[in-house]
Amino acid sequence: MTSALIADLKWRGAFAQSTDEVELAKHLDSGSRTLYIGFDPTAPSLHLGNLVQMTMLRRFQLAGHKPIALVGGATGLVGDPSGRSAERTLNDEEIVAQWLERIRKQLEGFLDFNSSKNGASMANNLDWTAPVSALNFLRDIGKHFSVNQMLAKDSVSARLESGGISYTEFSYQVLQAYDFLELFRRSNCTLQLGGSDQWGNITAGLDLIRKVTGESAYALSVPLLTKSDGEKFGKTASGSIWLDPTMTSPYAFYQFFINSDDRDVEKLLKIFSFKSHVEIEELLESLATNPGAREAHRALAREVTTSIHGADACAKVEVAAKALFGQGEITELDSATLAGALAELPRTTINSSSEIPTWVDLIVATGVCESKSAARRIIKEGGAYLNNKKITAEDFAPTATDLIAGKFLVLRKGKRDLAAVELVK
RNA sequence: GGCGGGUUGCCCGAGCGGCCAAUGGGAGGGGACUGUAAAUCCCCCGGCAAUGCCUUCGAAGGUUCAAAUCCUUCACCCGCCA
Repeated sequence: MTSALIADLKWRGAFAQSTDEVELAKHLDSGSRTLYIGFDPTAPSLHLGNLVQMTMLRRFQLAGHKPIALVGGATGLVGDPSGRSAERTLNDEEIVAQWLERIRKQLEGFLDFNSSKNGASMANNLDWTAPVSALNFLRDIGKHFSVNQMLAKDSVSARLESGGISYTEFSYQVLQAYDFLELFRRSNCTLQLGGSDQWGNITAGLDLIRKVTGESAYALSVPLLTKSDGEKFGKTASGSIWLDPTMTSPYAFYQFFINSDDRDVEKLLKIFSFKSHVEIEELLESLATNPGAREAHRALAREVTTSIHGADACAKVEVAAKALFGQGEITELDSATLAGALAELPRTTINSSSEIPTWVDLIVATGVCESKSAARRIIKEGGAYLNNKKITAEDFAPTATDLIAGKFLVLRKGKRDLAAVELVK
């Protein structure tokens, strides 16, 4: 007996390990099950790493199961030591609460909460953690944990090697285990998913459920995404790729996928795409036979951008990319297309009554270069462009005749870093 | 509690009184080649009003014409002993 869902996850490279696979398959195939994944508010937005987990919830929902997106109002206050070589600094309660609300909205947009038969739901572990007194927690929950086992978890032992761990973070696994127990009791949630770095925390929950209720629950972990060059996935030089459009613009989000290493595209498509296996295979075939066309990259970027930012935003970004990276002269684009494209870029405005600043000052103002030295360096190295024409003078300043459509300048650093300047009255 | 070692730029890691904004590697950036890819090769990589000036080598003081380099105190880490 093999669950089609498990087979699919394996095909996608989304299956790291699970509790007894045969049992899990039976469990999934014999009814609509409730499962959960936790998301801690450690930042104002979720990022691409979290998106992997979010797609997992959706896949299970599409397969007829009931997903619970758990937000960690409690665990976010404590800090997960997993994968961390050093103690986290605690975030203020108000900040965490704010972050949690933003994250909650992001999750809400990604799953179907209205389906009558297997609608998704949202939970916050603060709801059951806050009311419990420390004393009761120690007596009712803590008693089931062996410190010996807790110390053996990778997340803890790694930290014991590298400088230690506070009692606070040490307790994290207990809190997460308690979450699983509560969801098991309240919602008959029998399965927890998570990144493979969460395995230790997840199994802590399985043990707790068994000890307290005598029943068994299930677990499945997803491999952490890595890039072919060994770098962390979803990070760029300037930081994480966030789902919040004010933190990572839809344009930058789309470009992230377009610029993916060819070797990563198969992995990314399989993890993020909800296309059929056949469609994905076709895209990969195209990638293999005609890599220059980058059809797979485009399909990937379009699908993910659409699912996070919506079809309209994605369409705008695609038009912008085509306009800005296309063959034609940028100065010949019609002004509506140009204005639309430039709206997606990092930008700055200048006042029409004053003189136009130098290229160096402008590019720094857009944030594309961090300092004037860096900007001058780019000019010296031959990577500076105005309206797609290379500039070579370090003190170059655009003039009124360089304005496109009377009010735009397109700055470029290197091959693909674009920024816009708009003249305003 | 005692003794010894350490804390260097985004990361790792040299330097151990002037030649140090600080060797080397990685990451990152630009160029060439391509496909807004990879690999490869070349170059760059603290800032600024820039033949100079300012900030940087755990923190604060001090010695010196001159300190990342010496001294003192503090903080944290790592060993060995108790």
